[in-house]
Amino acid sequence: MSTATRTRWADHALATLQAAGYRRGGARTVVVEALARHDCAVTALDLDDELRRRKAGVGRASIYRALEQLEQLGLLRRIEVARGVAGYERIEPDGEHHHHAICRDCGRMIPFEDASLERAIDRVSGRMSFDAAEHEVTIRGRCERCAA
Amino acid sequence: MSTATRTRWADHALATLQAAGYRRGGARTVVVEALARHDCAVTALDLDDELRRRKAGVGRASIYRALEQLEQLGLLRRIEVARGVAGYERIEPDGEHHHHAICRDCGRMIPFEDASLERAIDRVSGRMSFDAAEHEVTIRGRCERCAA
DNA sequence: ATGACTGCAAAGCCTTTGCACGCAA
DNA sequence: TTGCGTGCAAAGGCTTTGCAGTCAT
Repeated sequence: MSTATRTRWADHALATLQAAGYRRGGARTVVVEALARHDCAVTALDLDDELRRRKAGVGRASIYRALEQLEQLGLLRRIEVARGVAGYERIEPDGEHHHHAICRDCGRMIPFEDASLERAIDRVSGRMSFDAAEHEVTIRGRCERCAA
Repeated sequence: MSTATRTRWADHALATLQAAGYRRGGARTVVVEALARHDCAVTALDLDDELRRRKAGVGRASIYRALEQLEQLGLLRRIEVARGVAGYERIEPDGEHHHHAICRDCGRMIPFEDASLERAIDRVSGRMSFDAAEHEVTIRGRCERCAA
């Protein structure tokens, strides 16, 4: 994941927000920039900790609000990273994305991608009377470390 | 999904619980029998409503405790059916299972299954240094009704 | 008799909402 | 100036836990 890709997403996100009629507020922009620095799912509380450490002066509520708006606009994908905890990941304009294997013992997330898996999902989606916008695949089990 | 399949799961579940050292308590058995009647994901609160209507005399806490024990024993698969809401589905001993398309407008769940998708997931799992036990695929978008 | 099991109520935890103030447009 | 955007604190909603009584073994 290159720096250019991250910047591209941030620019794309800010432009989309503006086009949707959102004002260029301070908190939301800070959240977008923070998301641009992560390549795998982050939770709202992760961002809250991070921004607090950076003394960004962004309230927790604003983080949740920004995440929801970004998700609605198709800029973020929301996945469950732990029981009742949501994680958010950038949706790249070019469609590039990965899925996750999550360790049920330590919670570690291992990202993976596979073209034939994507093709299989596309084929299934195409056969259904359903307007598919996103999809997610989660493999659960034990990671290398915990299985030992 | 045949009645035989449901009964088979219930028997298998009760036997597994007993083998794991659990006592044949009343509440847990009622939860197992309730789960046997559902072919797609049900939430803890759904079960609570259902059992209350049937005057089963099972407390909400016992439902949550039973669901967690059954999940730990590999008898149930836990999936997220709405923001922060968990749904549970039987894991059939023969491995038969389906996945879900979930409408982001009305929340409807449309089950689907696809052999080539399963093969693709198995191939990916096999290549990873990860002890894969379960997997889930979720397609999100708009259902036929809401897309219109 | 012993310790698991259960129901009730209270507590937890992530997330959302109400409200008054501040700031973009 | 208008009303969207924000931070803080309080409220919500699902889930988990503490506890004392009950029941399986």
